[in-house]
Amino acid sequence: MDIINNVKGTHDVFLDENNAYEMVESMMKSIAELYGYNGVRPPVLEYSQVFSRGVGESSDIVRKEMYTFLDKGGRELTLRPEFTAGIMRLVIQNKLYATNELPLKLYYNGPVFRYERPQLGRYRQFNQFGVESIGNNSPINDVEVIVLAYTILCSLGLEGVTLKINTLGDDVSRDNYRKALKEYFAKHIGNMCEDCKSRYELNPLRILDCKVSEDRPIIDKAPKIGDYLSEQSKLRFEDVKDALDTLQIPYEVDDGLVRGLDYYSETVFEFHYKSKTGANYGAIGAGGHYGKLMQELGGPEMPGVGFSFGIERIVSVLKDDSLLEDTKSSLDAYIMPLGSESLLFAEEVAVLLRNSGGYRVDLCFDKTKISNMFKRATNKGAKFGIIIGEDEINNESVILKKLDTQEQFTVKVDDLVNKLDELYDMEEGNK
RNA sequence: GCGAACGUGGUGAAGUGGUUAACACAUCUGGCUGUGAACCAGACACUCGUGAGUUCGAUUCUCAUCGUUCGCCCCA
Repeated sequence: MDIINNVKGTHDVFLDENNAYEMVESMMKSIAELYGYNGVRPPVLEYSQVFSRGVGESSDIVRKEMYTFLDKGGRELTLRPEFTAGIMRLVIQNKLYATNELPLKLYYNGPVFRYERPQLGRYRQFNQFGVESIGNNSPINDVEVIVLAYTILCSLGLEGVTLKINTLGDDVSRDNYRKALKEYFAKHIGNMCEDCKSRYELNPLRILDCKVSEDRPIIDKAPKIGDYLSEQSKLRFEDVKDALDTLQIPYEVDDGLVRGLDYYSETVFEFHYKSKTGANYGAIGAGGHYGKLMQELGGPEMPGVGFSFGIERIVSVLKDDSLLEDTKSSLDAYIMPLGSESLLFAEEVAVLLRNSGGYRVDLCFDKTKISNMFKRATNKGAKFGIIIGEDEINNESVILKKLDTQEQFTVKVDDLVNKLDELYDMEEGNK
């Protein structure tokens, strides 16, 4: 095994791509804060049961995708495959629900782990940003979460995002619907694919997700959730749609949308986006309402709603559509010392500009010809070049050159910060 | 987990059963001992993913393995 290889399904992030991640994450964070959310950082490790009970035994994630192991103390632990269950555990354990300020609004950001076959936009370790709004059952709260997610995607510059929504109904609706599906598929299941056969046993709702074309005609004629919704769930979904209309959020109702995590009920949604390259990343974000998750994990009866974004997919889509131009690294000034005698003086000037002036400054440590240093300055996105040689050291001055216009000034070191301030002000004035 | 394609330098990539592995960009050195270009002359693949096999000889053929990409499945 070659240790100079990253683990399958993981990836390194650096340089410009790292800037893109930082930009995306800080955009998401600041918009979540606009909506009144606070950050939480649950641990990566949880007892496996948090997920098997939270996410659900019948979900693929729990059945075959978790990184589960025994630690040296014999505890059965799992690297989180998603955040929601762990956050519910955090909320219950720390009694964050014991407040009169519900809903609790929490956002999170960090890596999650799923043992899947890697593919375009799909990793075994990837990053999710998401929110949970816990303790309020209003359909308007569902909608607010959707609006937040939609706002984030728009702010990142994505146009033409498709929002798909559906309702899974409450417990009564789901039980009735499940029964109806079982009854319907009982006659056909013999002719359907192997996956559907196991779904039939575990969770017949999942059959609706089947993509095998031979199965489609049977599935298309299957009972629809709409016909089994309780009055209450029906009204709730109407309220959700009305609120989205009022807030002018475009959406499509997709009654085949069921989601792969067992805790969802009532409203569920997904965001899809086709980048210009036509690459298919699947959903770039998804979420929904969950009615019983808190209780399931031993907390109080309290509903919640949340979503999560796949950071990798969003960064890829932004890159495909060239929406990352302004995330390139840049410098205010690049210092070019001529000859090794100038290096210490150059460092002094750099420290002065950075600490007193607040400018982003780098300098050339290599002894190389000046034409090379200019090239490096440009490559690093520097606005100014600063040349320091023997004459400058003797005069306590530097040559300051604006790289785009090629204007050039000889400036005393003591005046350098002021001069840069002045030049930046002038530029502001010109705009 | 199933099916398929691919894996040559920092990058994009040609190529052949036989020993100098094209070409281009980038980088570096010198021509030009203090100003970003152009030009000229040079440099740059310790294992052609890794391991084994066939062969007098393999980067080229075979197998395995790892990885990437695509479809299925699933999901963010």
